[in-house]
Amino acid sequence: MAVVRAKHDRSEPVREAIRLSATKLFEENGFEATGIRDIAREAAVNPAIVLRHFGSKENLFLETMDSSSAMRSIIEGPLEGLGARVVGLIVPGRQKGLEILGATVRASSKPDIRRRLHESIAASLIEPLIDRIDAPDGELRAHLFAAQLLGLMTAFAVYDDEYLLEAPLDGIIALYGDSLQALVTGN
Amino acid sequence: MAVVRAKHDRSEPVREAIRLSATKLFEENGFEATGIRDIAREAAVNPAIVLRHFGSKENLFLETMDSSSAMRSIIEGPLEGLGARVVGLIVPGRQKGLEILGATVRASSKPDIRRRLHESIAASLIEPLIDRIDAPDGELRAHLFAAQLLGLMTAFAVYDDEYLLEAPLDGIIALYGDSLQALVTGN
DNA sequence: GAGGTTTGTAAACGATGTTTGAAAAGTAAA
DNA sequence: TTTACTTTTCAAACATCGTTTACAAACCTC
Repeated sequence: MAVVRAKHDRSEPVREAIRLSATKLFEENGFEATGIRDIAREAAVNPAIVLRHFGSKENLFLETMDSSSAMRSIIEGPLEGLGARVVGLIVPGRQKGLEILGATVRASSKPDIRRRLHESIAASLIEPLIDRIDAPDGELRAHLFAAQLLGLMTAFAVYDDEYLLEAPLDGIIALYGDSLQALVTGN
Repeated sequence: MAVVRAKHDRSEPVREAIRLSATKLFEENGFEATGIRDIAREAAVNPAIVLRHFGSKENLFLETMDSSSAMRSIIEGPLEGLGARVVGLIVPGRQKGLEILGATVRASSKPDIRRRLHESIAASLIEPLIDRIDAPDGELRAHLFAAQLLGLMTAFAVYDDEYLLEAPLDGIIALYGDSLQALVTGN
């Protein structure tokens, strides 16, 4: 009785298995250290069909490693207390978005990946803030907020500042979250 | 007339030519997009002798792309006005150190390069600050100062925030330099 | 000038992302 | 069911990369 739209989705399970393996391996080992043949083996599939379905390794990375939703969710909620809240979201568990961000930054030699990184930050972090900041220089403030936030993310995800990783959260909030907050609501 | 120490420096001119070409190409195109054969061609030299003299492409990168001296010089001078000063040094000309930092960040898939990045930040940025900050939580403040500073650097060197690039310097100093300053001298 | 070390070269090696042709499996119409 | 056509799979080959190797040339030392 009417299989729902089996139009040309015959390969969808394979594609999904590949996406799953790619996500796992890219997150664990990054773009460069993850080979097409590794992904194929993990998905129990022939290396060539990874490329038949996704075109290129770079494109597969773009389809699986997307940090924009994580970024957007980070700045959700009221502007009051945003500084402390984002710091709290970033610091403790090294949430998933951080791994993706780190992998994306390290893969940004590839122009398309660099473009994606730029777009994610602009569309999911900066632009949503611009509309909400009610202060002179709102646009500048949004850009600087993003820069400062990414500074902390970078400390965790690209050079690993183990001191910051083990530092008490309230200290970081008091010193870093407050100046983030000052950017977003006037001084 | 005593040639000075021609001990085993017969190959030094070649090594220097290779270093020069490597520096230029790594800075322009990054680690991954620069091939051993490109460097060799630019230096008018056989590809194999690049590796004979430097061991590996990664090692050549480490010998030529070092951002620690640029970092150390950035935080020189009195603590008063440091926040505004570092922002002024970073923003305008996209000084050379920024290109090197960007290339290093993007090459940090390689464990040795990631380690170098970490060491440069720790030894040339954080540690010199710790000794000079005269406030409670001095160590935490130094680490957060580095994180925030690298946030701005990242905005210029890894995702290219063209808005910040063209923003007036005094606006950035007022909003970003001041909170950097607050980290380094109490609130 | 002979012996030994350093420096240069061409060719090959192994691994990578990717392409290619043909076989296999599926789909649809007769 | 048979036929024709499309989609999916696979093994093999390809181009490029960093690197190694084996050998020749240049140099230094005695």
